[in-house]
Amino acid sequence: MNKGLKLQQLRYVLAVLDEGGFKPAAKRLHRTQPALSLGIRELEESLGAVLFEKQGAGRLTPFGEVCVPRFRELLGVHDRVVKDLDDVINRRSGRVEVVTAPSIARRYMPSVLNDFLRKYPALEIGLHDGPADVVADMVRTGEVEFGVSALWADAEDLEFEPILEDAVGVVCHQTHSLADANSLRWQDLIGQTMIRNGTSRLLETTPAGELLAESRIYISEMISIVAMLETGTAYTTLPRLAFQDSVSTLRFIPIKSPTVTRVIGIITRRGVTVSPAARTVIEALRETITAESKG
Amino acid sequence: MNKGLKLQQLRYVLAVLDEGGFKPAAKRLHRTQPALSLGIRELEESLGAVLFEKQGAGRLTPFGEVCVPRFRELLGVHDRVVKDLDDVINRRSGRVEVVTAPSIARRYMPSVLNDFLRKYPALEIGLHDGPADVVADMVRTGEVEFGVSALWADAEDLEFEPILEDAVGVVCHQTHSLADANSLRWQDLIGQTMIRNGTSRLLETTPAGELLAESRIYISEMISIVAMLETGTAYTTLPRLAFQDSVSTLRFIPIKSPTVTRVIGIITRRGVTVSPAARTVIEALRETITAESKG
DNA sequence: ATAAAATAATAAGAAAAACTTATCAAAAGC
DNA sequence: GCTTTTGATAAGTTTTTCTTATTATTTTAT
Repeated sequence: MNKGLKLQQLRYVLAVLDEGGFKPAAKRLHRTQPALSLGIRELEESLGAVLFEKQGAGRLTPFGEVCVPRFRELLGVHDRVVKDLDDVINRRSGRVEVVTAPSIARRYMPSVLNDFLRKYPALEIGLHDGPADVVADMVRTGEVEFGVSALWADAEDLEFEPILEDAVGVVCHQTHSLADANSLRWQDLIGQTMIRNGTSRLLETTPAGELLAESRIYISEMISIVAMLETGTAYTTLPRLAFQDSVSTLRFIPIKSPTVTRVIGIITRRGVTVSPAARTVIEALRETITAESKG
Repeated sequence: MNKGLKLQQLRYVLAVLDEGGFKPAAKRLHRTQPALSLGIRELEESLGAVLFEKQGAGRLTPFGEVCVPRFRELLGVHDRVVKDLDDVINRRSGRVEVVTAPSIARRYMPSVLNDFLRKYPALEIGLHDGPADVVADMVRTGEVEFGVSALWADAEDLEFEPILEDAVGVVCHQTHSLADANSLRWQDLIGQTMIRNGTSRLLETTPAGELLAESRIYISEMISIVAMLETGTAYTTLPRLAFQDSVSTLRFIPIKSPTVTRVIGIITRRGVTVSPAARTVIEALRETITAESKG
């Protein structure tokens, strides 16, 4: 027995059964009658047994009776697999895991998610957030398909595609001496008590870098920073998007000269194509950002 | 998306994964590397999505990860179907339903069944018995694959293949006046009380036919016939094989002139190929009969 | 029963598919 | 950097699959 069934030949057999003869079956499959005749004959030879009786319209041999349910099963599985994959490609099924910086998660993702859930009712999404290094790691391990955040060190194994620039400014309590300025130069900050935070290293390569050297306080958690700022005795610097997480008694004053921006982008594993569903999320995010920056 | 996966292309994909590259995969499948390259590319085009990353040894895209388990499933089903059918053809699986005349069931089938069960440990057999008309009907309806018995009227829809001749003789009690003869002519039976039975019509077309006209008793069941015969007042005629069912106080005397035989054969539906397993049973029966008629 | 119609098998050649050898481009390893 | 490895591409060959044409067989209708 020659291994390896050909799905098409199995379809020929089922068509002959369903239609009750070679001619109508051939018509249904858009083939000629000899095509089925030869195809089925070849199948019979590869099996080593006859499927149809010599005479009479498409009557099966006992062996044929044994075969047909299995042929149906195999073709059924095939058709289901084709449909499943088609659903994945056409975004009627699937799940996307995403990680973003907290600022992105709060500022843009709710709108992206709503769009996405409405457009693709069958797709699922998992949204995580965390600081830039966690974002990078989750992308690296494949835990998520892509991340959205700044990328500090450009890693060999990651791909970075900018989507958004986020300007750094001074954040302080409304009672602070800097609070009423419309904009600031770095010189204006000399002598003030500065709190460093996770985003402070954005200033390292700028003229404002020397302020960092003088700063004696580092706080990593936003809530603790806010608590400290509310005493009115210190200021910190934050990208504008990150500031939006804080409270209304604080002020954000842009720093001109130097203008420092944090570049936020899509982070993916280098050389890994994202799934169709993930691509959809990325595009939705892009559109949302474009729309919001205009409005 | 172009429907219709080709199983071979799916095997290409799995081979590349298993072997970690196109070249070793091609080697395993006895193909060249461009064959796999082209085949997988065609599959990707038919799916409308890429399966393997452009660079690096056979790493899958997220879509590829979705595909592979389904490819494995489909190929798994295929391979199981092939194996199942192979088992059927090579008689490692299957079930045969047979119906025979009671005489055959008792005289030959036990030995046939033992042979069969020993030679094909995985095959199942169902043995039924009944009179010739029941045998014919069970074959006709497809309840059994074949029958073994005499065939009275040769029906258009049944095929009859003789395997055995069974001579008719007189059966009577040991005390009956005919009991001690070595052989009888039909004239010897004139004036004796004859019991007709289901096999009596074998005599209809012979000189002994007129005995039937005179007979005033018809009994269908063997047990009742025996009870009547044991009174010693009557005789009946039976084919030798049928006689073997009865008891030791009875005698069987062959009738010479005319020699009447019941022809027993394999009865199948015309134009229906019997299954490989059934063919095996038929051959075993043939062999058994040949062996026993010699021994 | 015989003729007519329908159905499947066969033959021969055409079209399509799958594979091969040869070659090239890109990466990975030294 | 150069060499080696790996997959892609090109062109041509073999194999498979299909079609048209024809024949054999069976069924249906007269």
